[in-house]
Amino acid sequence: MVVVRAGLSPERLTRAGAELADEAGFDQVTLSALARHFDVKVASLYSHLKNSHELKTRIALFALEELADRVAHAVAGRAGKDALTAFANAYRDYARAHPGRYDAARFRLDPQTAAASAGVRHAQMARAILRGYDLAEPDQTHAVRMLGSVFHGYVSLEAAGGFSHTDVASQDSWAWTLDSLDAALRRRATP
Amino acid sequence: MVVVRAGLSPERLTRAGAELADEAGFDQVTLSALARHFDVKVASLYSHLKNSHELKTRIALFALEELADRVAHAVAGRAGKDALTAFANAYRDYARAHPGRYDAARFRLDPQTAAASAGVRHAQMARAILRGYDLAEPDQTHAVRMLGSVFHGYVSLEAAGGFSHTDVASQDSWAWTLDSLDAALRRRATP
DNA sequence: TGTATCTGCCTATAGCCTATAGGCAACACG
DNA sequence: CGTGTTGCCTATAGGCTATAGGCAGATACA
Repeated sequence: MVVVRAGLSPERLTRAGAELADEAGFDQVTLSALARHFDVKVASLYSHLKNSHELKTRIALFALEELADRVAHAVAGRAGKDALTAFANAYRDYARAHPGRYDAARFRLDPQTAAASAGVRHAQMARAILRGYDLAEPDQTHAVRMLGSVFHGYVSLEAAGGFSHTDVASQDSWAWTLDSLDAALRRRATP
Repeated sequence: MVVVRAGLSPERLTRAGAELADEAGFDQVTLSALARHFDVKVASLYSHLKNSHELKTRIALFALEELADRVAHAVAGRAGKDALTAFANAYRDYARAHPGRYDAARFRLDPQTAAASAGVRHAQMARAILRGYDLAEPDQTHAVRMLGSVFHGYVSLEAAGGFSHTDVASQDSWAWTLDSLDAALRRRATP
């Protein structure tokens, strides 16, 4: 009987899990499904992962990292509304291209893990965007929260199909929303 | 052997499911848990519900209805920023008081069910709020989407603990955000 | 009040999920 | 070329959804 080892590793499992998430949804990412994918028995996965929670955590960290990279790249060299738009689009584009990973990025991490994750970079980049708007604390924190809310809210409602009832194009509402945010932030600038 | 019937019904199961959702999370609402709660065998529930999807759908419809009632009550007799604030607070207060039901209200319904749900009232009320801002189409649709995004985004990030890293009070950011939205909408008013 | 029907909850079963314990063979290294 | 490590295995158990079929409590009607 010719038996070749599958060559599993936490990294390969995470990668495959992320792809599965995009195809079938983050909640369909199970050890069973992954075992099937690698043509391996479920128990074998436990040599590489403590449990299914670790798998989800790893996918979440991977997605946060990947998304942060894209946002950083999009924002580089831009300022003001230009930077705001690039930031927002990077977010939305990622969620549309990788819905499962985007969901994964919202997976609730325990505080320590979160503190060591790319989530920190996300917060830093949001504050960097706001440099163009001259906001003093606590306004800057308020603005970070508002931006995060709008982007996450829009993207998740859009993904849920909430914007397909009328024939107003979602793209137009998105541009309109970014305009409004830019104006709102400029209005808040410290004199 | 004294055997009394448990007196189950779709309504009682939905109610109990909603309560369980608030206590343990919407994803913890299972037929098993419900059967334990009523001290009944799981199979018995299938006389009242087609399957677990129907249970979740019923809880979702219940939550949408309840939330719409609260919003309607909060908004009644108000206009302009006053109405906007009442609308927003009704939303946020509900999500904080009933996190599981709020999650349930976001459960994805099939189009027919959604069309017959209180979700329709939510959309109508959002448009009613905007009457105070004199927006012509398609701006009104854009505004509905933006408001929905901010409210849902804020509430869900707040619930996920995303706003507890700094010591800026979430309440202040919320008020600041509503101020900004009000200003942004007034700016869009048709001249 | 007796009896027939209906229906609510039951047992039994099966499939899919996570998880643990313990075994054997493929691989890597001296 | 042996020998130890480790990658994947079988076996097992517990929790979840779901279906089929059975019995007894509730109800309705003579």
